[in-house]
Amino acid sequence: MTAEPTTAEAGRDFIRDIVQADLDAKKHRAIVTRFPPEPNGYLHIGHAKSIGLNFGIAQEFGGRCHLRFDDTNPTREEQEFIDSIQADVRWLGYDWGKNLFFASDYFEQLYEWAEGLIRAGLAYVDDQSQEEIRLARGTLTEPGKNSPFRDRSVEENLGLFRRMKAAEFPNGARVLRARIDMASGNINLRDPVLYRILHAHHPRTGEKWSIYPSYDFAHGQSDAIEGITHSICTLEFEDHRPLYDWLLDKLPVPSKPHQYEFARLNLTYTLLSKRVLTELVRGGHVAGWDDPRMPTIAGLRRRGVPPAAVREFIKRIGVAKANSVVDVGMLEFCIREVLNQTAQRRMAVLRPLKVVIENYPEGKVEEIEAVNHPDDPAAGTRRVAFGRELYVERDDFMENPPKKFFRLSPGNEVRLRYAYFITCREVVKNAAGEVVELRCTYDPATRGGNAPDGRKVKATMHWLSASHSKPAEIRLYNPLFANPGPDAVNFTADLNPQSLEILMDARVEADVAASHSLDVMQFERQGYFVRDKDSTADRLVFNRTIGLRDAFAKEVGKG
RNA sequence: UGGGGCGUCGCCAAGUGGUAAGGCAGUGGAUUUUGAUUCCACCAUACGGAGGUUCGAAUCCUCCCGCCCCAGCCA
Repeated sequence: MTAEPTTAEAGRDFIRDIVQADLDAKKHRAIVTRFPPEPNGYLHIGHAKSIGLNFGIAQEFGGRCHLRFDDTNPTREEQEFIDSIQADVRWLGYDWGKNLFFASDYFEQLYEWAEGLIRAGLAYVDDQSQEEIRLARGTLTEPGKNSPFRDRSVEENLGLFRRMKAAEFPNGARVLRARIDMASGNINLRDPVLYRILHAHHPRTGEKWSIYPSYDFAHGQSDAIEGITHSICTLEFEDHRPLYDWLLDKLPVPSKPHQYEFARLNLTYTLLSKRVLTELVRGGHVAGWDDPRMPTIAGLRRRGVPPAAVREFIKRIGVAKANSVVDVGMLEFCIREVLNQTAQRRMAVLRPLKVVIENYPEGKVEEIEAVNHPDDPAAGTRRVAFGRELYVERDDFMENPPKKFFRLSPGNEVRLRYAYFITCREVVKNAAGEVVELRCTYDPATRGGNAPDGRKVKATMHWLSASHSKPAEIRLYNPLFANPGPDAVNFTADLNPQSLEILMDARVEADVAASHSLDVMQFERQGYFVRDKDSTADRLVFNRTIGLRDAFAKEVGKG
């Protein structure tokens, strides 16, 4: 009897089922997976699904996961992305150890295998133009036509291919093609291009090569070289699998990996295509790849989303082959779940309204003790200054409150969290009729927040001392797109004009201002916030990661 | 109309012939110095549709319908 791997959740998805079955059948000594990004952009939450799957399987089944850059197209790839991708994978909490690879590490081997294919009569150099090749490929319903160069001799093919390698021809002059079947129902088998001429600088191999292998000629072989057992990719590569297998079958590769496909992640109110993300940045619709509204890993990080929340999300959505669109609310739930347990509580007033406690002695200041986390005594306490002049949230006051409004209103008594009960006695307005200040009284007997006579209040509000709190800029984020299913083609039409709201006059606890911590805090009753990198010595900037659930707002929304 | 896939609750998603897991959302209630959290309850006689096989079908067979991917010298 073999013990069940304790960490593997057998049956959680079809890929893990396959892995488990392969292990039970003793097909492999160890499971080896890989995450194979092309370094041509920043990673986003869709990649996180793949990362979580590949690294997760390796972890759960006691194997390893390689990080391999699929750098076969030097015209699109940059060192900047090679660096950012590694940083993002690490931030997500995964470690490839020594297993960092590049498809370009295998260029020499790949080239030799290509010559081997030519010698076996399984590949040929085609002199047709790109246009001619396209026309001869046929259509979805009509078979293709053989290239007039398809039956060249091995010697001629070898000579031409070597001259391609020797940079004797310009871009596009010739390609190396596999000799398979121009009439195949699977277009990927209609003599796919294996090598193309590209006179370009490669971030790793520099000017050494002037021909580069295509994805199809590089991927499976790279998997085989690294001993990958389960090569997991997304659905659109399903029709490439026959080619993947064909190449591994014809070539003297050291191992025989298998490809499995799953559905990529889609999220409501979100677009994840590289093209859209790039245009969002280039077009200035967002502040950059790490704009907190971006679904990039860098954006999530800057927004304050903890990596554990991303991992939790990936785990919850599962892995299957059905195309689907996950409700972004699922991600938000995961973020709140993690943050609720980890974030320390503080107070901040986003839209301040001045309150003067008329019966509180002028000049008196008290240090009120507040807990840092209601469910975790170990998080300790802190002291918050209380005085005669305070700020409360504008939304917490209504001059003419509807029935279910329990917060401050003329004559109503509420609790200031940890401090005292106060009652609103008078509303001060400016010439325009706007409420600018509240005159209140407090009950000294309620210090700490409880009335000795046992009387209750229906609301507890957060507050800050006017003179002790510090000013801050707070950035509130809403979905980048106003439409749950944004149009990827004409995405600008679906952009949410309210995706960013900046509050310039917010106030935060002195304690918050003094800290340079990048930990996410909960500003009580508001949500989770994190200090932004735009903060300077005299300007504090905070990003709202996510708001708290708000049953009251929902109630009001009902009408 | 070629080839490859997929269709189970509003959204994800288990289920692999034995009588529909779970999560998110939603609804109702309890607790609460965050209208937060936590807790309890409710939430698919039904598995794209129609036939068939079977004592028994979401699971097997047939036909039909719908959706996605493929005609880059991108990945």
